[in-house]
Amino acid sequence: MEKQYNHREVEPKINDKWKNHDVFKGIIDPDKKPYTIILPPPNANGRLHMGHVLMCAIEDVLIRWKKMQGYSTLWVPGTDHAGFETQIVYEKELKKKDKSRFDYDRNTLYRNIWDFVQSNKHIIEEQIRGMGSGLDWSRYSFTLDDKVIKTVYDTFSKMISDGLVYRDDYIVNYCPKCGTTFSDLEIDHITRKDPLYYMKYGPFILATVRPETKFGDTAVAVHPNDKRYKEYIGKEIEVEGLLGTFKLKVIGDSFVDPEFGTGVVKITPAHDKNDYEAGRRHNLEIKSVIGLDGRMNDLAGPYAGMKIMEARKKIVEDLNKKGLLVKIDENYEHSVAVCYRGKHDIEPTVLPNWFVKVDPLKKPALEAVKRGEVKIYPKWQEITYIRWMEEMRDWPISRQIVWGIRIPAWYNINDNPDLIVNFLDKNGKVVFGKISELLKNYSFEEIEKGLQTLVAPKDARYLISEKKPKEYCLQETDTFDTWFSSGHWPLVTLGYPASDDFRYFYPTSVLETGWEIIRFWVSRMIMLGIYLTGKPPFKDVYLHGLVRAFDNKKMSKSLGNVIDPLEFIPEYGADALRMGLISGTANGKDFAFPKDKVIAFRNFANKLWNMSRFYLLMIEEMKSKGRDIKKYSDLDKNILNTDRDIINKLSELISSVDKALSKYRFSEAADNIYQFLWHEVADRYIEDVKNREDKDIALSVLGYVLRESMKILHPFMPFVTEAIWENIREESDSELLILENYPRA
RNA sequence: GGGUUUGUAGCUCAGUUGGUUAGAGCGCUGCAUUCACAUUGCAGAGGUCCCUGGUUCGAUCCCAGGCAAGCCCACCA
Repeated sequence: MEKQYNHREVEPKINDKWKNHDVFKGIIDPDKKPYTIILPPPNANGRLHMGHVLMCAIEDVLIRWKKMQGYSTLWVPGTDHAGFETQIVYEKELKKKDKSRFDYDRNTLYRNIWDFVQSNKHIIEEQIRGMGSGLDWSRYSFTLDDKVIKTVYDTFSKMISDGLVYRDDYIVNYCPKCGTTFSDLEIDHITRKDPLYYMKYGPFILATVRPETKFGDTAVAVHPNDKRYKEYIGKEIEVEGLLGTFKLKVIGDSFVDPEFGTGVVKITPAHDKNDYEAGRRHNLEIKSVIGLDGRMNDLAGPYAGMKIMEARKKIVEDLNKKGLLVKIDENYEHSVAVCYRGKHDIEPTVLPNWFVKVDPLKKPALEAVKRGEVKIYPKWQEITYIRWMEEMRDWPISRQIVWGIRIPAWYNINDNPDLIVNFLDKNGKVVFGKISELLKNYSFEEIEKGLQTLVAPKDARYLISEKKPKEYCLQETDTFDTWFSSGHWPLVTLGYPASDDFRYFYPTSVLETGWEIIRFWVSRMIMLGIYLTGKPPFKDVYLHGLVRAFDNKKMSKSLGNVIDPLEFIPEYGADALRMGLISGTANGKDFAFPKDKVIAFRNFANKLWNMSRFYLLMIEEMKSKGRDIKKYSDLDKNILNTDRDIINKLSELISSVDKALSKYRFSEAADNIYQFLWHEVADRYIEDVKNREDKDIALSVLGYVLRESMKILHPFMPFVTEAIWENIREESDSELLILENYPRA
């Protein structure tokens, strides 16, 4: 054995050893209890970050611990297509080539992103393997595998026949100039001066930058505690407008800032995100007054057909003439949303989207947690879940992006003349408009081939089909929300609905993930798991805290404070990094990257190495003197109190680790092991052994303590313990430490 | 602005179901060094447990208010 533990040399060797023995292959064994974890799939296109390291470390502890306890364990790896995030990354690549997504038809764009991701996904896979994670790679899945798409389509069909799917308006960031929607991340906010118009509005005066949306107003809101207006709340007011007098309800909603303007806000749910939300809270009608071409529609009466700014100008003039305009604040500075592509003003617009009714799904999902059928650790996170489930509203499952599972709905163009489509014509130019109009100048084939996006009216007729059902049909261009497909993850990775794996390994034992996706992911998996199988997909949920940067802020590229695990693994070893992170947090709270602990555990690995080296050297010495070391099991009762003491402490350790691990208290277990090995075994017992006359007995005890300790520590620091095991195991022991039995409490 | 969490040693974090001397790692100070390990050993210093009130025989822990910070969500008609 070398004088110093060399993780750089040892870790890859040990990793190969596990791989060659195929120790982590999940085996269906009716005589054993299954223990299953599904790895939350990292972005296939991403790189390993500290969160992944912590996640893999914790799950690996559980898997190795349970495996050594005799369970038939399975830990399933996979990667995520990460819809939106990846599409953005890909579009940045396009930008380098001076291209954008608008230069491609939908099918080509999808294929290109597919190739891009395929060429990158080996990176994250290799990085996860390098961590020593005991995953069964023969069961690897990708979130766009055929089996995933098939299951998602089946669920969608089932939901449709159960009456859970409907199409309704949903507010999106729409750019009338580009003729397309943008995600929140593709929106820039710029500060700009615009006139703020104060206008008479029934009994009120209110301030607005956008008088042209007045025709879409369906309520007026004030703050519920605003004394000036309290008496109006719940009543109807009569408003004199440019198109005559109309009636509106006054609502009280705390999103209104009483300090701003006059403290009264007009609510236009169709053209403002806040108003849309308020509209949903108060069940208000949604009245769209601006079309997808960026012009006022028929509801705007004489202003119909005008562009937004044109209409605004005219409306202000007319308001003034009618004496409805009180004053104009020309110096009003506010932030305006513009699209990243051309810096055009975003027009928040309601477009038909696909929704899932969540009431029938969320009730059993909420009950499962309340009844303790699914237990959440740490317990205080349960509140996040329960509150979210109680507040959860219907789920918009469609996304206006390409990179994802395309919704299997088809629109027959003859039934739906009002379909609005964007496509590349044969000259590569983007054309958009109503299909019935476009067909006058373009063939269906040209439109179909160059199709980029389509918007089907709310009441459009559609067919659900995996393949094109008949001629003259265009497929919905929206994709499913990633959480809709990843909500099936525990099912699809295990071969739902009919496979031996599924029957044996489902439901899984624990879902381990960062707390930040409890709302998005955990809740959806529970809902869909119960909906499809009648059982929640896991018994326990363990939520770890987020690893923050040294400045205690969230790591982000823009802050430049990202700590890259790939710098730490070569320097300190995967064992030390894993263990450092695990002991950095005890209760699931976020924590700053504990570099000190990583160093401490690097030193610890070396300490362990030298403890066993000492043991082996002493044995050599004894042998050279012709003295035998007895087997521990053959020792008579003549051991000393110091021996008994260390044996007792070992068994105390075993039970405290067992207790801590079964409550997911990883750092407590880790620290106890550290304290025992370093301060009890090394500092006291080994120092004592040096002076013992009966070294044969002492070394026998030491050997036993070391071997048992390696087993206890193995789930936490698998590499160094396995490497030491090679040297200190006895003839009758398993060749691999991971195949040994975990000490029983 | 809304929600939520946190505030314990120089730093990163445990802990206290309220009760004598509040813990770990790192850092710091002093000593040791052919003895498995300097990625070492031994000894030690260092804390009004954020502030102010309340409950209590007793509060760092429970309650209220304040201050500060982090995170999530909105970014304002």
